[in-house]
Amino acid sequence: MVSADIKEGRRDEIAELARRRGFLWLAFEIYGGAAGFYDYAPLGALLKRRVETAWRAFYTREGFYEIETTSVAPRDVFEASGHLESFTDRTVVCKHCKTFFRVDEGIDINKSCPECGGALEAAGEFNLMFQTTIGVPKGERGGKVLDKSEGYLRPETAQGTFLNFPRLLRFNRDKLPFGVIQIGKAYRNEISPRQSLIRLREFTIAEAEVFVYPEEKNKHPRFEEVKERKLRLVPGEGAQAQEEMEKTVEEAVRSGTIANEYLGYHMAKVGEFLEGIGIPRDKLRFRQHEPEEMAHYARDCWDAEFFSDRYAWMELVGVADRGDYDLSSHASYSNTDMGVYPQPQSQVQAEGEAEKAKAKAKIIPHVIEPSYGIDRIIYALLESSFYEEQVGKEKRKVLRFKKEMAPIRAAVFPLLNRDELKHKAKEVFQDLRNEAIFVEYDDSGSIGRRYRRQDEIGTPYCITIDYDTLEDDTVTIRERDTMEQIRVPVAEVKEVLLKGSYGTGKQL
RNA sequence: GCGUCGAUGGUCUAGAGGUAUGACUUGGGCCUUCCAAGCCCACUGCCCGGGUUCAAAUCCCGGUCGACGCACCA
Repeated sequence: MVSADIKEGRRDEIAELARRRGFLWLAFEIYGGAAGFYDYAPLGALLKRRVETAWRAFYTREGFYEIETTSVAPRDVFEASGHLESFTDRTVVCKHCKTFFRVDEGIDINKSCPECGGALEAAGEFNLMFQTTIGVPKGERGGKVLDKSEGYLRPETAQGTFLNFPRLLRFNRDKLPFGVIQIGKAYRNEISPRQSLIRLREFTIAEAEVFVYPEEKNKHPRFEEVKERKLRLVPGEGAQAQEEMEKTVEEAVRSGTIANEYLGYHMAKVGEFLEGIGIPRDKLRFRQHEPEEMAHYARDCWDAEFFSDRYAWMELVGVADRGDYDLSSHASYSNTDMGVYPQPQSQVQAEGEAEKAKAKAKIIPHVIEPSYGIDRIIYALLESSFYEEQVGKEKRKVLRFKKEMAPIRAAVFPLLNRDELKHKAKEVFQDLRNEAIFVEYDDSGSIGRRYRRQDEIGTPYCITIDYDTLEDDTVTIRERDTMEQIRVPVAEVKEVLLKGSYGTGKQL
């Protein structure tokens, strides 16, 4: 299934472009770099900001509030969440063929190598979380090691949300369902990070935690809005992957392919978001985790995957049903009440002891969680937007970002490098910047060169000031994908840039 | 982590025991009335550390980073 038609050259071209034009730089480069760490360069930071802004807007429309919790947490948190145990791999290595194995039910030190039959030896423990020390370790004050405050960098933002659940519930006036989002850095000390943005040690994750009554998982209030949406699905339940299928969300939920409406609703939303920012629909699918692939906290999980020309199918978003795993764990470890009444107590009109008791018995909500890997989405945008085409004698490289996602909205040029044109062009440029539109000014080289420069970084519009501009205050606006131009009054430029179309029928 | 291969201006590359080739890009100038035109000038480089040698970018060792395979990716 994952026999990708790899286009080596093309990927390298994207990496090269990203480096050269200022999207992505290896971190700590002057000290030789470090695997798994990338810095976002100016255009990359802009692109990332556009994606994050779109994401916030998208979930704000769902009625979710954003919170921001810490990225360092004490040991207790991850003891309770299960990350300390589940993130730790004990490994063994074969003395003969040097193959490494993770210790699990099938493999331990007393067995022989499944590959070659050689003897195994312990190869150490490895925890995927970065450990740190919080405050001054007590032992160091007195010169003796007595104690230290053990902390970890978070491997996901979700735990911060769960820890605040009792207060969030109160904030939402004791009513379910509600959703909470977070965007932030997360850290995983991968054994061997590779493939640029695909596997990083420090990355940006955007997560929504949706808290719902367990018995209402099949009653999503807005399911109607998404039920017609078609999803490309690869179910994996029952240990073996099944055929890929296309179903509407409604069909998938009714037939049991997707376990419940909440999961289906949020999968549909994930698809809507990814397509909305410009990831082609035909490069997206949802693949269900197989049981042994599932995270320790998940009872069901679907990955939204992107088909990369370079890396084949890769996960962009995970949509997990975490059940009551996290809230229950934290409730018992911290001895905190994480329960919710089945309905507001003021509305209880129970008659008889049994019904009253039922109305008073708290239940632990379930959590549906879409979890987006922002960096991978950035990669997917770069790769799927990149085109190389022949224009005359030259090759044109162009990033066809959706105009809302493009780092730079428009560039302003004087047609010729002459003072009177430059003066006017700078004026137009500054006016647009004052309107909070991200524009760039360029007067170097020929006009054609400047167009190509902007194509390569995905700028959708180029505005050119010529001698007619000085006469009648009109400019040409050239569109990136068609390379066609229209002439518009300066006063209407802003409108064209923001709306994207002008009354000519041409799609700008 | 293991294995194989690699690392030369901003990018891509030639070369090779005597401080380096070319192209593109970039900056400045001339020219230019719409898609990388032309001419002139200029900047910038042998991944890091150690060793061998009169001399190391070149050979050797170690490291770092990258690509690929194995493993890992909760």
